[in-house]
Amino acid sequence: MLDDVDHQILDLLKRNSRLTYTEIGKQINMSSPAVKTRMERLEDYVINRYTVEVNHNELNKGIHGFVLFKTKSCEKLMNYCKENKNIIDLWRISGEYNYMAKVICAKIEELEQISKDTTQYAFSNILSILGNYNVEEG
Amino acid sequence: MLDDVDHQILDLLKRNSRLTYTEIGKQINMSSPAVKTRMERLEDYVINRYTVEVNHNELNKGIHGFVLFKTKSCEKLMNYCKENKNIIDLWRISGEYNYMAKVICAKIEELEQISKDTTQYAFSNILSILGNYNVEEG
DNA sequence: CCTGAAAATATATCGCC
DNA sequence: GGCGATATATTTTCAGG
Repeated sequence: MLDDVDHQILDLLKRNSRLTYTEIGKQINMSSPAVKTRMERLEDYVINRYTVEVNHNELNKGIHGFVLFKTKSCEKLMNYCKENKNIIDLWRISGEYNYMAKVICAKIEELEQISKDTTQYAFSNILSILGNYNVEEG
Repeated sequence: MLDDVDHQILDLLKRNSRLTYTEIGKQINMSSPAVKTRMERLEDYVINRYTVEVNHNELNKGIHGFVLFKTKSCEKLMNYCKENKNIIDLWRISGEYNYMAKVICAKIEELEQISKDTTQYAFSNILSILGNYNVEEG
């Protein structure tokens, strides 16, 4: 299980995963080899990957949305979502719809195209993202 | 604008944001000072933050879901979502509902509690996440 | 599990192209 | 914009508690 120090390290890495062992150590009063050992253990169990959050608007990907799907052709839909480079997340969900995809694209037509592409085997419903609020601490 | 080298760097950082300048340089045939300069420019415009993706199941946060809200008390709802530590994302959306929150928690009761907490000013609908498919390349 | 020391790597700066 | 050289900083390894 994780102790308080592990959580402190994860919190620091969440804010900036490029912090050096030395810098993390300074902030939590621990030597850099000890930080390294802790992080290696976290990497085995808890850390999926160190990654980067990009500003999609700056990348000319200003259209964001969710697409809800109701389908019985699960494999077909999953394969489609894997192929479509604008779809960055896919969840199996409970309720009236059984899948939801997150879409990041340049033009509204690309978002609408997803419904057209899947119309033969899935009923879909587009939720455009009009705003994104930071609710996480840190 | 971003050129091909910038995209290569972002792709590498997306997979592992702790890569050293030296290692990135090796993979794209560029010197480490040049990689550093590029990354500093990316940090100004395109990179929001370097972060870490954690395995929530390992952290005893195995219940994942979305909550759709229909409300006229936007400020009230936003403040509630900021206070609730299980809510990690909040979007303004188009359609029948006007907000959607992403929730990561330990027990199903915590997910259901959100509907109860907001019932006086928002109508809500819970979509439990039953599975999460990796559709991103890399 | 942690620290401190020391060798091996990486970063940061800068002159030059 | 990028490269090579070099001074500074960090990482890595390991002996010792």
